[in-house]
Amino acid sequence: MNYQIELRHFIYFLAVAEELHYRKAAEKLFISQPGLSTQIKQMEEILQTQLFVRDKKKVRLTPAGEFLKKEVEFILNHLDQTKKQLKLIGQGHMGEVRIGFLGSAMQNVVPDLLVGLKEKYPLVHTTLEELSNRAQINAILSDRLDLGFVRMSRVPKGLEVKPVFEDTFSLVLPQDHPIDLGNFKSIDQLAHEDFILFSQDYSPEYYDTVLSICEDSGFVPKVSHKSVHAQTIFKLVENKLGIAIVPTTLQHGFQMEVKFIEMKQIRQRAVLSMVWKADNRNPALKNCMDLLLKL
Amino acid sequence: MNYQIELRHFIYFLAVAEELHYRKAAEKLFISQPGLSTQIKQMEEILQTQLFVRDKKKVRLTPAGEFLKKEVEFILNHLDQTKKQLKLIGQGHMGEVRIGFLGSAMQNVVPDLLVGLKEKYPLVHTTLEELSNRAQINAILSDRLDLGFVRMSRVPKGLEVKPVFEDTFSLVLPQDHPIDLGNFKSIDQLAHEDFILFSQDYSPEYYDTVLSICEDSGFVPKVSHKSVHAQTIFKLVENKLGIAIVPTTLQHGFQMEVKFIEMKQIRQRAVLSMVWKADNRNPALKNCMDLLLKL
DNA sequence: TTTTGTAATATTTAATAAGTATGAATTATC
DNA sequence: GATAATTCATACTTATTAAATATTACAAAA
Repeated sequence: MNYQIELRHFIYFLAVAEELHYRKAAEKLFISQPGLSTQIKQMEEILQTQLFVRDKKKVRLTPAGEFLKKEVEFILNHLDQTKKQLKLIGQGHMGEVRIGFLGSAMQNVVPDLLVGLKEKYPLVHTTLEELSNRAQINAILSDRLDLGFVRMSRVPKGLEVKPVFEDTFSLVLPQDHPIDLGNFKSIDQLAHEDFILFSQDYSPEYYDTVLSICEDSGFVPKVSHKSVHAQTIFKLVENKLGIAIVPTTLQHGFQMEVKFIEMKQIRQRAVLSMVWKADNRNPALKNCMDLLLKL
Repeated sequence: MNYQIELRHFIYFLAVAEELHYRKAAEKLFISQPGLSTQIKQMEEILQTQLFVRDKKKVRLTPAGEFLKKEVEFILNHLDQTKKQLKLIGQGHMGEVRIGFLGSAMQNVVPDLLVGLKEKYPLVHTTLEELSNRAQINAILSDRLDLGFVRMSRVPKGLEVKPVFEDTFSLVLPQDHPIDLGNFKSIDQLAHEDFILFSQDYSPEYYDTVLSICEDSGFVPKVSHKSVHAQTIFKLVENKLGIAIVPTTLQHGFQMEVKFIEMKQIRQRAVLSMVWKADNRNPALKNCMDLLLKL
């Protein structure tokens, strides 16, 4: 008496509404005709509304039945779509990946990832945010980001980190600087210069690495300026306010009047890593990372 | 194994998704916690998608679960709305009534009905069509109309008819005609005049009735013109091309230079009836007719 | 009239939701 | 650290109910 309407009722109703014939509808549904009769009758009782007129030979829809037919079609279609999407999301083919990155990752890794994602999982949506190393770590810990691109090898507990791109460092000099590819031998030729670097706050490991490069050549650099923007650093170099040491890929993507001297011979590398929460359950994230490791 | 998702699952899912706590959700649903557990698990199996993460103390939604939650909320809300509307339609508080009428019903009966309907059932929509008696009958038989307003007492099998308004007949004379309210005694004073009547085709019973009025006074009228439009009839009278006998209520609603002499003393009456199909299941029609009988 | 085809009942059977009891695992509390 | 309390999951049983079979009632067609 006090039942609840179920999707089963809707599927049965739709079959009868389409066939306007209980036996045929029952056959289509692979159930018996009496079963269908009782279910439709129950449905009418639950909804307290007559849906069909059965006048001893013909079955027709009432106006209420006509109305319900349209609604049921809509609901069942929507449900089908929902089930498909749900499965996609569950398999990580759809959904949202929230990505944070250092500006220097925008030269190759992040664009490549986005292109690959777009190609392989066109329904996966991404949000991008340029953030410092620390800000990314915090965002990931508090579940505001799924994936970060940072330059650090040690991360807090609960996070995982994996290198995705290794880059050489390059010297950045004003165009008319006496040192060039031809006469450059070692960084100690520039020991007396003012250095312009990315801020320690923004990327501590980068900063430490640059210091270690100089240390290897036996000097401590005089750091005259610090910035969080590559653009700013290049502009300062262009205006002869100092020289810089940056990851080599940064030579692309900026319009500037400076020269790059790649230092392949030194041991240090600029390592870009991805970071994520170990227990992140976003299925799209997994695909995203798998894709990255293939790049 | 091979079950089908049901609305019950959605309701259970939503409770758990809201509470993020099986026991509390089960209490809210008035079922046992193990039952809820198994139902949610079954749901995940049917959808082949994990919806919750239970890490031994906390219950959280997966991204797929988050997605489904929004969709389930939408579907259940939509369903509630549909159920409400369906009940309204089933009770005839909503829907459409297709009404046909003779032009002469537009003076009082039909407008009163429309006003009453608008007031009591504001969600019932009406469509109106001015048609001859015969056209209305045919339209009702072929289910193109729900309700007709005709001047006839006998209708084909399967239809029902019921008088809704009884009107006297009036003589329609040119303004300067020698006969007026003061000196009018009987229709036989006008036996020699040309008569202008509604066409036989348009309203056979009216035509017969008018003839019987004359017959009672012992003459056969000379019918010079016939029309289906009251407006035309009045215009012809105005131009002294003849006199007319029409239902009295037609004196309202037209701008014309004619005089009406109501013939209360004769036995004939202009009866307007409603007609409908006996097995019409439009619930709005029933309300419509109930309303009419109260007017 | 008989035959055929329709939907509705009556009754039984099978499926399954939901209940009880219990266990494993974790956190809270002393 | 041990104990208690709380979590969700599992095993098993019961109660509910969907659905099957068999049948009836009715109408239209042959």
